[in-house]
Amino acid sequence: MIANEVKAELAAGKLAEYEQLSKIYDDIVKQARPRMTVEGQGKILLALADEDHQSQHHLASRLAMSPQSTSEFVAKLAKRHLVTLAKSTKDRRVNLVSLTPQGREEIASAAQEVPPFLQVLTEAEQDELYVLLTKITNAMYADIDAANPTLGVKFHKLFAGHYLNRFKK
Amino acid sequence: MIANEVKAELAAGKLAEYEQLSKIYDDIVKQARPRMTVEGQGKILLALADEDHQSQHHLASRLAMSPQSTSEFVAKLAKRHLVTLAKSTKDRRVNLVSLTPQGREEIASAAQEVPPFLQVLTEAEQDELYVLLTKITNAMYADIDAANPTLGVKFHKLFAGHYLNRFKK
DNA sequence: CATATTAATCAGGGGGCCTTATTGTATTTT
DNA sequence: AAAATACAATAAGGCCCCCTGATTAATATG
Repeated sequence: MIANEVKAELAAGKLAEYEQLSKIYDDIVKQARPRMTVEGQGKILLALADEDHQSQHHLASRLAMSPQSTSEFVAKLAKRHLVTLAKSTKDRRVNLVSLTPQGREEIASAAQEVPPFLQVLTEAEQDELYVLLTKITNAMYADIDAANPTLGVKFHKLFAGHYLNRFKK
Repeated sequence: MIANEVKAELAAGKLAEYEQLSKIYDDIVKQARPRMTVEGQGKILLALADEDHQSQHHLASRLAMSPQSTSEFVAKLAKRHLVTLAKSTKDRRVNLVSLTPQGREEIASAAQEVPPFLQVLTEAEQDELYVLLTKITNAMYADIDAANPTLGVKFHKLFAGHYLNRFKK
């Protein structure tokens, strides 16, 4: 059991190292804008990618953020022309949020192009990695869902939809 | 080559999915303070872990941040009692930054405890994952180093030292 | 000694995420 | 129609990261 514990720790450490390193990598090597993240504006884009034309209230409850924050982020996205606002005809209080083509592009481009460092793995290794990570992410989804049933499933759907759409075409 | 490309994309996507998901995981499941990150104050702690008693100027150039930012972050760390400041006796302009015991503890605790989701992997799989990620991070270090020779090596040393120290004891 | 140069700080600003409180407007309930 | 409720926007504030510009204090140079 000791041995197992060490292996688990090593793996955990590497995973953490990878996470931190990937930030630095983006910074220094790609010299790129911080990728779309899963908070704030990015969270909203992701939710819209899953289901367009949502009301702010709908977004807020779905993403577990306050309506005020939602309003702020939507406004910022609108300013960046990634999103448009239109009052609902049925209920003129609600403001429907919709993705613009640029918004869709932003999301698509955030679906990573393959980073060059993955090329150091053989095809078989890439496969292995995919399998291992899938086990891990599935376990994470389960934990998230257990902790917050109303959110877990939704994020799963969000991510699954996001990262799989590319292969449907 | 097509097949390989798809496998690489799948792996890349999963990696990205894992990264995003781990933020949500921390948020929802661990309900924890955002872990120490590799920017701002965290970056400085990490640099000090690698080499203590550095001047702010040294830190700034090493971490590629402005002296003003460095000053700001150091002040914040001092306020949190993670770091102390002491004027150099050789040159009374320079302010040597040193870790406090609490500062060391902060860094140590940021070295992840093993997250439960890793337990879904068998011992052999944890091993595999470690090996694969090591290949990847090594490739990243090389890329980072190529892009910025003065920084790459240092970050490597930073991380390597950080994540390996636990196993030296 | 007077004049750079250097280390660090102060002042101010921009953008990000996120919160609570307040207000306006539209719709439902009574 | 009046009152309660719901959607959204606005204001203000907190904390984070990070920058430029100007300033102080100490040291090095002419």
